[in-house]
Amino acid sequence: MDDKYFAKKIEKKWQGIWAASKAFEAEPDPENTRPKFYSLEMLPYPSGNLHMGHVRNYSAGDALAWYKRLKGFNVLHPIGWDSFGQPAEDAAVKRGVNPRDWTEKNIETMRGQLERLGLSYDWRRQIYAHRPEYYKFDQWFFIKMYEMGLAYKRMTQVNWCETDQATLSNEQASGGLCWRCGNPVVKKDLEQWFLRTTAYTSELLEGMASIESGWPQSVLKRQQDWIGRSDGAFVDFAVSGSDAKIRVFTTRIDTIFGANAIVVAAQHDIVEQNRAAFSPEIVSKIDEIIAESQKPTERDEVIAKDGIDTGIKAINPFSGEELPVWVGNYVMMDYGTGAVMSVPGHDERDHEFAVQFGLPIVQVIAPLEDDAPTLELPFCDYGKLVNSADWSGKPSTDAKREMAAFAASKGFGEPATTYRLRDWGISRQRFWGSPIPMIYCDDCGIVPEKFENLPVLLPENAPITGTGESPLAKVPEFYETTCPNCEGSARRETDTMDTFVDSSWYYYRYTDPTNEIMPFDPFAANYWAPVDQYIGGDDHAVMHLIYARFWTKAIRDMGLVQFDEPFTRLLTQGMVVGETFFDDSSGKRIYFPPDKVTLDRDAKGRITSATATDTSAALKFAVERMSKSKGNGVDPDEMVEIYGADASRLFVMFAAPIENELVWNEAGIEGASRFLQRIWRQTRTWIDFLDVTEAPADTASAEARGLRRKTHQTIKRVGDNFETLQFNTPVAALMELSNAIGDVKTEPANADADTRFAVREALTALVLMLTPFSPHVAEELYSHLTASEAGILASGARFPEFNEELAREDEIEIAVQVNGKLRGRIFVAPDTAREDLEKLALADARIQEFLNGSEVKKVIVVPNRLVNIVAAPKA
RNA sequence: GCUGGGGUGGCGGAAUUGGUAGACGCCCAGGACUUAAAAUCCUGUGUCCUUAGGGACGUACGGGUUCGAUUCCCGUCCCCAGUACCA
Repeated sequence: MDDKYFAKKIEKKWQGIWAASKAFEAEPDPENTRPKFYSLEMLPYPSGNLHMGHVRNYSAGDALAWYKRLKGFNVLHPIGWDSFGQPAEDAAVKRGVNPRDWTEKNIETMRGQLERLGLSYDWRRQIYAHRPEYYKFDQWFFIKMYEMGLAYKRMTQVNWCETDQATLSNEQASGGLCWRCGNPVVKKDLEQWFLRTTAYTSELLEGMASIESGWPQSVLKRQQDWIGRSDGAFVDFAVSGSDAKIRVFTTRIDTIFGANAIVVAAQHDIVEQNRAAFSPEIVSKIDEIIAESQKPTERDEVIAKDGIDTGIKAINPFSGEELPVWVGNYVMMDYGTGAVMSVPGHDERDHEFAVQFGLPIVQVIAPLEDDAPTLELPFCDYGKLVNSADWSGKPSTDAKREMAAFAASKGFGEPATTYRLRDWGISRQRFWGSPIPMIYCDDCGIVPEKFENLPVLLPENAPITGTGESPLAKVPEFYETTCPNCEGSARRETDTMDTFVDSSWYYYRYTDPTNEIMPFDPFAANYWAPVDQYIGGDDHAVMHLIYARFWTKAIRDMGLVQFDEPFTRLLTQGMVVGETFFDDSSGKRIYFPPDKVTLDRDAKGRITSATATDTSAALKFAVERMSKSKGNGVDPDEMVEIYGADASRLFVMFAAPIENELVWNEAGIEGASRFLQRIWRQTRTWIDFLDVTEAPADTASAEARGLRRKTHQTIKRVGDNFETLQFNTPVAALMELSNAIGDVKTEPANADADTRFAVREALTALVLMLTPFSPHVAEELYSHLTASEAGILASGARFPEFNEELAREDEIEIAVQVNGKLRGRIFVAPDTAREDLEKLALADARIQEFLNGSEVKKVIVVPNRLVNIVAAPKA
């Protein structure tokens, strides 16, 4: 074995051996002799280069995959490419490159980077979303969903990002901002294909119970909020002098006697129907409100209330009172029924509206406690009803239930639940996506393409302008077709699918990646899936993760899978961020790379000022997600070149808990590198003296016994940490074990059998437990320890077995406190009896000194932990 | 505003059910080896006080419960994330 650790040499060597021995190629094991484990990381978009966020994500997934293999699981660990999407088209617009060539080239680069990291993927299962073999099944699923009524088309207001010139789904425009570029989104009228996510609304909500224990609560919470269940009632208000009714949704039917108006959205049907009868003044106000609603809004912008009385009257079915019908800009057409009853006494928005327009405000709820003399409205809590005819005196909670039931019995309403979740708009006026496989025929209408004609292939070329029109609409060879039904001439749909379609089911394709007839063989999918552990960023909480859950429920109903949830456990890793320096005096941020910046730091190492080295201009600074364009990116290739893949991976795992944000700090990686070199040296030092393979009889020296104890304690710790998905603490434990090996003072040549066995056991365990983090060096050291180059997996090695007996301390330290303050320590055998601990503590000389002149009131003994003596000065 | 999650040395971070706060690593300082340096090894490293032994303080801040609180409860401040007229 080499005297020194040469990362590059052994990394290349073992990557070769793994590939040749097909070490990570997994196949189903129908006999179930080994339990399966599906370890999955979110697939990357092939942007051109791997960044540190990827390294962190994949290092964690790989560590888990290795751990499970060493634990005897049959592990599926695949990777692929989310290779449809906008950057390829942007590159086409900016640089005139072909999106396909650009994408393929990026994939090649990034695959090389992944390989150099030595990640244990089953590369045979790699999927490429942009290749016809894959997107054929996007289309296959689309048609299946169309047949099931889960895909439909309608005119709608879509979210439109001016910056990206792109349509966005509601999820992608959450918060009114584009998920990709962060700019505000406007509304635009477009015909749009939808997938009926709302068919599974309640299941998406309730299904969370079954994955609750394995998902971060923050993600569950966000999905829950996004689905937005709201329990209340519908109430129909009859329109005076007409048969029409206005249905409102309210969660506070108990406040209905306080309604002063009905307020409807500007787009509401009642407005549309009566438009002709409105005065020009009313019409122009309505149009103004509609126009305003389509404009983008800034994040913290408070929109002033606006509205107008339409002159229409509606009857409150509970009180018989006639109420004016207003149009209000604060009522949204796409929530509830697009109409609300305005109760200014008990709703803040209605109150503001009523004050602004001089509408009457009535109190109909009083606090349950009578001691509130003057009540300031609006009062929005539950209480008891007042001024509400026969209902007065009832508590809100009872009234809510009873009044909804009453409305139902009288036929003017019913209890109701509404949701915020909307259907998923998937039409994109884009080239680089899967064509929607639908055909428009003048005679037959909308007709799906025949399954045998799939895939509907993207043309080689299309005029990509980035102006928001569908490029495919300019390619007659593409859209000119014949109707599958009547064979007359017909036109293809020229929009493509949202690329989130690809990522909604790719993890099933991994289970059977070359199937040409089906998206996957249900047997394979049901063997491997659901995914046992999914790892990725939490920025996909309400996009990808909700679509994938929807997709799973839909394909379950197609009979393809037999479970309800795709990801049993989810781990969200934090971003990797770095310091950035920029000048924004021009209104746009111009970033400076760190080597072009001069810094002042305070005593705590925090930056106090930054100036451009060349121009001495003052710069602003921040901590932002790493990226090349911001100049704070660390190139994984460079890091691997300098320190090796093993040290790089070890460091990203050790640096911080996986779910934390990681502020990049170059210095720390040296520590990881040093640690690997130390293990190498320790192995090198002992390698010729490790011939004792059987534990000698119990004549062990204290030193040997101590090392074995540390070894087995470490096995326990590391195993426990993996089970709870902690990746930083097991590395610390391995470092401690290595330190313990270093503490063996006996020279190898002089070591007795006990010590040689103990060191052998410690080194072997250390190396095996290191494998998930730094597999190459672990393989190399293991090959020397076992004198075999077969490889850890091929030789059937397993995660070391924990022996409780060996891990037990033979002497433990017990803290002795006086009045809760640490005053001394005693050393005893484990499980020493309470009485003995108390006696020993009280007898301790130092403790005696402290107790001098005091009276012992009480002694608390915690076995194996501490003794606390409660004492007070003698009276 | 609302809803989550946080606040521990110079830094990243450890700490079973409440039981010795600061594991491990980084940085820094001193020493050994070396002609010298690198590498390596050893020692120290929360703050303050003390000649020493040791002592006082210390997990954002203020209270509380407890023999004992980083951990539980109440209040305050700050940070991060999500979200925003959701009726």
